[in-house]
Amino acid sequence: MLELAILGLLLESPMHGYELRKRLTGLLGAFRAFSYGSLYPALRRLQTDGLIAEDAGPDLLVKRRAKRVYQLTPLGRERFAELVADTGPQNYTDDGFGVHLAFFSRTPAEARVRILEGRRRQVEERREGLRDAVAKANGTLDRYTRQLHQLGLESSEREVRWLNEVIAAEQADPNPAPSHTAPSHTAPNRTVKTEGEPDHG
DNA sequence: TCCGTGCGATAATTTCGCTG
DNA sequence: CAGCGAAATTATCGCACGGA
Repeated sequence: MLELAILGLLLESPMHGYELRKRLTGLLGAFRAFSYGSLYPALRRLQTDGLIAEDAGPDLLVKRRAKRVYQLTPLGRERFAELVADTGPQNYTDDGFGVHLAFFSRTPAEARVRILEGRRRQVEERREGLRDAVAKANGTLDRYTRQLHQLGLESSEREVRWLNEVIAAEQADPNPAPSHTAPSHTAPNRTVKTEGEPDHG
């Protein structure tokens, strides 16, 4: 997912690692922030794979520690197109979906709908799991744990409603006019991490 | 007024050490 | 053991301060 995010940002303009992270945090803030410890090794990997290249431009106005400005190679552009059209299950996870959503304006319309539907299936499953847990646990859990389950359940319900709206909007108008302002990030409330039961023991 | 010095803030990258 | 977050490191800038 980090690969998609890096390639997507570099598609807009060449950037150095530090700025990439700032942009990533701004872009994905609500979903996740990548640390330098993952960003820089990822950049090195992408460079080794020939997807990005260090821009050796004479931009030496800044005399701080040398900036390493990266830009996409043609191979990197191809890879981004591949990644952004990918509708596999890794795009439905909390992290994967968040990153992909940030680049939805560059995602083919069919892929967008498939990803949204996949995400909805995943959140619905989570919601059902939480419903079961809430129903079964009645009486056995203390009220704080119950409230935590309830919060997770409500978050899932909220996200499913939101996904329904977005999917309906996609189907009504798959090719909305590109806006010059930032893509609207009307992301749902971040759901509480509820993969599996909270372990209390 | 000018110059040198110290220091905190900021920028950018690298390395460390924990965790699954 | 790979991947990650956090801390450490490196380098520069801007500002205050004191002495010549």
